[in-house]
Amino acid sequence: MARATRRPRRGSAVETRERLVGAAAAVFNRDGYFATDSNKLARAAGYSPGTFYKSFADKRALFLAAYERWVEDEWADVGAALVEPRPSQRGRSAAIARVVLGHHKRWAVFRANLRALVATDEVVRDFVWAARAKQLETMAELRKRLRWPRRSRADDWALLLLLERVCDSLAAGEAKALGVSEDALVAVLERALDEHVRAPR
Amino acid sequence: MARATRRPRRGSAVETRERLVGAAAAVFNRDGYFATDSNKLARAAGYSPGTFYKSFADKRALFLAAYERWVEDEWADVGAALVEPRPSQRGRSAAIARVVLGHHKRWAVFRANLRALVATDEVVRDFVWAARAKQLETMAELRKRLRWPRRSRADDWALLLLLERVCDSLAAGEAKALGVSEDALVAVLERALDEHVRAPR
Amino acid sequence: MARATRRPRRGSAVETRERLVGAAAAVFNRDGYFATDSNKLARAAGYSPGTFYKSFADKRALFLAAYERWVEDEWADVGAALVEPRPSQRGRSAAIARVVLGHHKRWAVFRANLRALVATDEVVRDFVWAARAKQLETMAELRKRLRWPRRSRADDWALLLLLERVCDSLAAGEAKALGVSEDALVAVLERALDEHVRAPR
Amino acid sequence: MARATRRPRRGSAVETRERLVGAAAAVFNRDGYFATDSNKLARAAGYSPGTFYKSFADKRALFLAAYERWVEDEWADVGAALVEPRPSQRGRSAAIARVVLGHHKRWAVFRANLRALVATDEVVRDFVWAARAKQLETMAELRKRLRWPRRSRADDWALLLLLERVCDSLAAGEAKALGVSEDALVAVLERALDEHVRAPR
DNA sequence: TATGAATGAGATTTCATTCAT
DNA sequence: AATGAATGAAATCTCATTCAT
Repeated sequence: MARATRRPRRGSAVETRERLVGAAAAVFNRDGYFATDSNKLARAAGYSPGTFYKSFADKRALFLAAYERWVEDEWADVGAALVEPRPSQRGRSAAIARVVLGHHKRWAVFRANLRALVATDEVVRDFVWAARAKQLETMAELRKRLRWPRRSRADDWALLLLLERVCDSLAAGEAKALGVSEDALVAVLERALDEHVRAPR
Repeated sequence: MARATRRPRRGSAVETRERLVGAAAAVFNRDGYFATDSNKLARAAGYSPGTFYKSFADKRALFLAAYERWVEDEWADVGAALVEPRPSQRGRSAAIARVVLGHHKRWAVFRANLRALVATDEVVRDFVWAARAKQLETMAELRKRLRWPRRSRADDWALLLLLERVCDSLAAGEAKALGVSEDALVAVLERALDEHVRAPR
Repeated sequence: MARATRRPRRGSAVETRERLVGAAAAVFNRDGYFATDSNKLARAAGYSPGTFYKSFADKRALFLAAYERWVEDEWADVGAALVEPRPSQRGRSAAIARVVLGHHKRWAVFRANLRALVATDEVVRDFVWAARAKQLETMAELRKRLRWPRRSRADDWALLLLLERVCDSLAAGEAKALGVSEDALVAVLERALDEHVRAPR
Repeated sequence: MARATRRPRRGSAVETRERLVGAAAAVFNRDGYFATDSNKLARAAGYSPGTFYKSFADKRALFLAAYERWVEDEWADVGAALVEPRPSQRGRSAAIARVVLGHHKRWAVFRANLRALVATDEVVRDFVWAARAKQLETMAELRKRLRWPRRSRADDWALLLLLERVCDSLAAGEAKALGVSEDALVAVLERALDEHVRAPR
């Protein structure tokens, strides 16, 4: 059941919006997108059904807002892992793999539903793809700044896909259910990351 | 709207089931799981609403039946690509990558919805994971039979995830939208497959 | 689930009818009228749905046939208790109370559903009332034959209602649930029967 | 068809509930439980289908609420008959018999369906039995307060059953159909009530 | 006589959305 | 800005009944 954060009652439109996004992220990550309705989301933020529609056109719009926030959070964490001084590149790769995995684990249900929607809903798909394009650009910039070796866009993309899919698999418990050890899989990721940022191919 | 295949009226329960599965696979792949309902699925197979429930408990059960068939089809094709004589191992890897990609493309919407359900629905998740476990076993057997080098279960699994995720990305048009060329990505897959079946790591 | 008596396959219309009635009585008494559908009744007798409609217009018609048989059975038992030689009238009253109670207990669910239908369905009501009228006549004849004292039709009727309602209450477990002992209630019935057949009022 | 009381539109949840209960009692008593559905019940109270489920989980829940109200009403009337000063005890017994009979007549169809449900539905059975237990307690208290002679719980219970069954029989027209006069039956009830509250047995 | 797949009307239930307060 | 009762279209599911075999 939706747990209501206590009584907001009157506030700026922006505050209302923020509260709705925060509560929705939590509810989506707990109950899933399809098991949630707009009334529940409003109640979870301490509002009544009608209020929801003052801030968002529908459930999907709120979901996208929550996604946006999620991406910002993840990049903040990954960025921190990138700039933090490390004794070795391998150590850095490991740190990144762990940060991404941690994020995926914390938001396993949310991410699973994100995938569901990307697969299903054109609007969500376009929104997420735009965010992805930005990610690729960021990666290219990063490479320059950190003087990583040249890699094709396809290589970058394949690495991101592998990272994402493996983390999701671990976060969902899928790997465990198949008898694949987490450490071994993380090691695979580290190696892939490491090869990606090391000299030649 | 679902177009009805001609009226079947009278037939064995098995035939009815098969028709429902066939029609449903097409509808799921065209309209998506969440945009269909049991009535439409029945009509698409040329039946009336009630008939649906004679063969399946609900929409999900029919979806799982369609998935089962899909897996069988894919493995049949992959198996064919594996046994077909090839001049080189690289050629074989390329053939497999192409077969899998072709399958994912042909069933892009269906697969997208599958992911959505795996992410969302516990029953579907368990069903699909069981199929995955079988896939891993098959892979291990294959390795023995084809005298591929030893690889850890984690390596096998990571390869399958990469293959799946990249093919889904291509099938959905995601890669294209991000300016990543299909050929380059397929080349990445070929290389990964190739390294996987070649001697040392 | 309906337990099918084994394969009848071809038989006279009368045999089919009898088998349906017998199976239906058992199913009604186990699952209740409203939780049973005509398909289930047919299957319980070892037939397919269509066969049902060859013998009965609908579920209600079959129920009435089962009721008819039930009444005959009960009167046969009560009749036996009446003619069996007894040392005392009190002993006879006790025997009758016990026989009726036994019947009600054995057919508790069936009787409960009978009541439901009498209350709800005009056709059933008329049918059952006709059977009741016959019961009252039989009672009047019995009185003559056994030289019981004169009683008004209203007295007879009230006695039957008390007997019926108390037995149903006991059979349903209602009395027990209310902390009323079965023996005490049966004693009340015995006394009522006894007073009814003894001299003056 | 259920006739809608004028459109309520807007009101407290409690008012809505009360309107639904009131309208449902009337519909149940006119058309019967099994001949109505939740949509009709909502419409009968002037609401649309969805509103029903805001106040009640299902048709049965609404029925139980209507039953609860019915019990309260009956006891209010019986209580009034009990405290009203009467020249004789016999007169009081007659008054009670008449009050109960009146209630049963006014709610004949409702009561008939109640019996049906008690016989059929476990939840209804438990609910009604609980109400019955309270009735028995009240009766015991009443005895003390009015200084009626000691009677066993079984005697109390048998009296209630007789009262109930005879009134239902009269209300349903069963007695009439069997050629038993109403006055004679009521006289039987009066006598039974009277004996119950008079000195020895 | 018997079969059982197929029917489809209709009952149950949900939920995004509105709007009077 | 916020409320929450009310809406009603639409999806899910059942079951008495038919009819081609």
